[in-house]
Amino acid sequence: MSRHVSCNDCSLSPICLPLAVAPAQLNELDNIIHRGRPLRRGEHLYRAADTFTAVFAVRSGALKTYVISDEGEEQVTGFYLPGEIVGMDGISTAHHISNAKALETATVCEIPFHRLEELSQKIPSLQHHFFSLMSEEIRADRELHRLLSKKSADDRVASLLLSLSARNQRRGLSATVFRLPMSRYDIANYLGLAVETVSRIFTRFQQQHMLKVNGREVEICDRPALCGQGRLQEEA
Amino acid sequence: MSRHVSCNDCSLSPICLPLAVAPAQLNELDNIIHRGRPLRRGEHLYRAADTFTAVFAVRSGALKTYVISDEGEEQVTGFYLPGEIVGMDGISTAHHISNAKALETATVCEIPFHRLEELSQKIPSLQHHFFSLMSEEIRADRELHRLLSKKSADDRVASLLLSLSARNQRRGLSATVFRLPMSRYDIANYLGLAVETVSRIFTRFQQQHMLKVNGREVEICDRPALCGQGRLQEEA
DNA sequence: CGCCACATTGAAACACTTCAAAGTCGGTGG
DNA sequence: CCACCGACTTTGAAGTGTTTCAATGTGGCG
Repeated sequence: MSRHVSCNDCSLSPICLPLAVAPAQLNELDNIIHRGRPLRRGEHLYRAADTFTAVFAVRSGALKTYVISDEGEEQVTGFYLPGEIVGMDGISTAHHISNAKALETATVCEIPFHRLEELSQKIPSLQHHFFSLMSEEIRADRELHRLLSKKSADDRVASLLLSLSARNQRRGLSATVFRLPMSRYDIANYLGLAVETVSRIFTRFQQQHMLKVNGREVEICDRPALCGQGRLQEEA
Repeated sequence: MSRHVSCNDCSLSPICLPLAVAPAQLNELDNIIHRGRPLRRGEHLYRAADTFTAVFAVRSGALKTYVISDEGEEQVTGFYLPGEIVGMDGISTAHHISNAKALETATVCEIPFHRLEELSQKIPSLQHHFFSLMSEEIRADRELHRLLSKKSADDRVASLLLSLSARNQRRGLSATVFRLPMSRYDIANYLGLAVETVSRIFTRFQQQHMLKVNGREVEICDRPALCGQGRLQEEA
């Protein structure tokens, strides 16, 4: 995969920023985007307190964002798959407030934020799309809030699986068979559970024939049952 | 309080949208804003599935937002105090995804969204401020996520109190003595706890001389102790 | 005054965590 | 090529914070 795929040629463009931009203007957007070298598993895209200069579109692979609390504990705040935009939480503070780390080999498109703002001044649909993206992120956070409040651990795990499934489907991939890019630890941390709990739930779901799990490979066998377990579709 | 206070004269302007707008341009913003009649306690500002046409700046009183899950359960997703903007979660879907209800008599400024977008095209600082507001909302949601994951109920309650305190202070009011605009039920629901748990924590905090509570009147007596209990400062 | 919604308190139940140990997978070097 | 190491995952048993159930208390308002 070349480092210089243009937005025109990118298979993700229907779900990424270009969505909002008319073909005639796509070059302008294309020109401000930097394609960096791939990140290896474990590498950071940015760290908390880095000055905020850009948002990033995930092109391949997967990332997680996390913060470290004052007590030194990690809190995973999100997972980002191809086509999704990461780094929008830094706009208000001028520096990033979370860390973004590659869960596996990943490539991203870097979109300098002040250039994006300039361009948004000229292209109303781009401004709207970006407002919309952020609004979507807020919506997803609300959904997550609901999930974490409505205690049941089963619901949480089911919801995450369904969310990943939906996001996979959006990229034109299978909604039933896929690979989890993150560890059990990350899942547990994200959902506010103990690793052991997540593990137990995976085995139980399997015993109930809702799921086939083999390490990070997952197959959803009984989607209705999984849905009944807990709702949630998204995460921007 | 007149229904026609202009942004110029509004005491909240330093923490609201006008912040971003030069005096010369303030009239333009001012002109697109509708000041509606006050909402009474329990009245809705908007409901889920209403078409999204505007965001709202709270001028006085307080609101809560909530969603109703498929099982019919309410989930409180946020509290909004004077100077704060509510309704931004509807942008991406063209209709509101939550309900906004007055916790007490409240007045709001309605800001038609497409007009705001138009104006943002002309006033870069307004566009930036609005991006920033949304980013701040995301940041606050992340913090809430951390709070709900890091289980302890004590931490959650302490954090909410500190958040309300900080937001009070931002408006130039007391950071130590204030009135909770929401019921114990709302607090519990928002924090993912049972009402009884919240109640018990309030009494315990009082026994530990961290707090004085009398119904909805609160006085923070030992802020460091409360901080030690759990971090979190915000909520946009 | 008495009703109703809201708030507090106590006791029992339970879901999830914590602690402990064993199992699995992938990679590296002998 | 196989053995071993470390990181991750699974499983079991005991502990605990929070919920649930039930009852009593309180305050505002017709």
